[in-house]
Amino acid sequence: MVSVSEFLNDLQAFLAKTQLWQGLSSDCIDLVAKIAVLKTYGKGELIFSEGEAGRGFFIIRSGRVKVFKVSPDGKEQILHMFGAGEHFAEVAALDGQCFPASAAALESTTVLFFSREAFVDFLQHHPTLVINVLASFARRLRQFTQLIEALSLKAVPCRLAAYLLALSEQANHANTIHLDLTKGQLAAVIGTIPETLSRVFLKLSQEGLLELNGSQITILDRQQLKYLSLGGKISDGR
Amino acid sequence: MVSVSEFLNDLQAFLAKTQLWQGLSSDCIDLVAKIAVLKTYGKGELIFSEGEAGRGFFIIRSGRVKVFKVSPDGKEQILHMFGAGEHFAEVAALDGQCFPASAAALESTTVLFFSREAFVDFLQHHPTLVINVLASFARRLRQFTQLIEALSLKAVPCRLAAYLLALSEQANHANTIHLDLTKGQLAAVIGTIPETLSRVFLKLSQEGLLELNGSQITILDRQQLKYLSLGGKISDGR
DNA sequence: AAAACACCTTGACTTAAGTCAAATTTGGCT
DNA sequence: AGCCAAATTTGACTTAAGTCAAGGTGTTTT
Repeated sequence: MVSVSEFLNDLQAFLAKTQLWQGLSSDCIDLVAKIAVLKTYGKGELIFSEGEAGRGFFIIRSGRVKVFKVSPDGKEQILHMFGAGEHFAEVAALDGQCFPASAAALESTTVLFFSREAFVDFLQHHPTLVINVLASFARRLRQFTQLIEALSLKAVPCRLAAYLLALSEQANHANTIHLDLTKGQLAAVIGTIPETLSRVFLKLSQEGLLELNGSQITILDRQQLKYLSLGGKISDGR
Repeated sequence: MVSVSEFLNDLQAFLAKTQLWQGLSSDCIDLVAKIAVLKTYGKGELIFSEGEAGRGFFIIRSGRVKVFKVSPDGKEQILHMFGAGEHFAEVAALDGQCFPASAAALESTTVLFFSREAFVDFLQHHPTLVINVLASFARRLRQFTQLIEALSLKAVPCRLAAYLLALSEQANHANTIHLDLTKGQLAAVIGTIPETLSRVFLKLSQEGLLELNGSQITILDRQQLKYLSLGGKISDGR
């Protein structure tokens, strides 16, 4: 059992480490912590749906969240996966329009919710915050540009290769990487379906580019994988 | 022949009408006008290439510009088309990284160029400007979200229908609309190739949804077109 | 330990959309 | 008007990726 003030302290320490509130004075963080509303979602639970009015935005305290679109016939495209410390739905919070996509918890997740009013009010008085939001928008625009390129101009094996290489880079160029999402989710991230992903994995294994053991992937031929990720075809070693 | 001061006046009047500089004092606009550099590009000319260092950003004085990605084998995806008064490449100007895409003039175009330094400096001193940039980023993020959805979850006929309906809305829901881009460009905007676009147009005409005369398009069955744009299949009238 | 479940894989098939090559049309330019 | 180059259309073909249905694998629950 923790006291209210301990809880607030915790929250403040957490917020001060997030990208979004980076650089704000501790007095500010204090205020921010007080307007945050804590919400918890179970695994798979919907946080909001595309088209709903954008009441505010979220920062993930713990857990993981996907932001996604669904087609009428049920195919899903994941736009983004977020983890602790990351924030989402700021566009809707900012312009006051509806959410452009849906969000759901991938595991048991608790988030801090900030209402649109509080957020906009804060923005107006804290130039540092505006800059942080601007920076995060810029980052996201770049990511979207890449996703669009991938979906429009690259084949599935190429997108998968790029994804795996990016994962490997994040893990210090390790050759053995661990998928932190299910294959089905990975399919939805790179814009395909589980069946196709499964077949592509099979092909890449057969060609000797990688080895797959459950969610453990070992890169065997980084050079070929790189070549593939740049748009090259899979050439069997011959 | 115009004098320098007349020229500056012109420029200021123009800038004051752009989204980006909206709401800034005329003194500011005055300063902005003085740091702008005028550049002219011929039809088809490249303004910058993906991967180049982002020296600054652009506002279109007159003409039209496409921002696009190209695949290794030459297929093009247009991310955006901009006209007079619109600005592009601010992401690169802001974060100082390379351009995430390429830009080229679609017709003879003159732009105002603002260097990264001048821009960032301005941003720091003019909250209104930051808000404007923020608003434009938010708009663009929404557009990208839609494009990603279209590319990943919708078939070509569906994307075309959505594009045409959007065009019609812009033109006050007119049934007869004029394409202000070539069919090839339209193909690159909706993420396909000219051959496919041509066949889809043929199909939609045959099904009686629209009529095509060069770059003049008449919507004959708006309801079916709407239905198609939402993911429905083309049903022959039967 | 069995059952129930979610996830993943595989096979056979379909299909939308891309490729390549050849007309045909269009529009701009002396 | 007439010519050229570019844009567009059409046809025949290929192919990547999706669908549907059936098994398989592993893991949690009771």
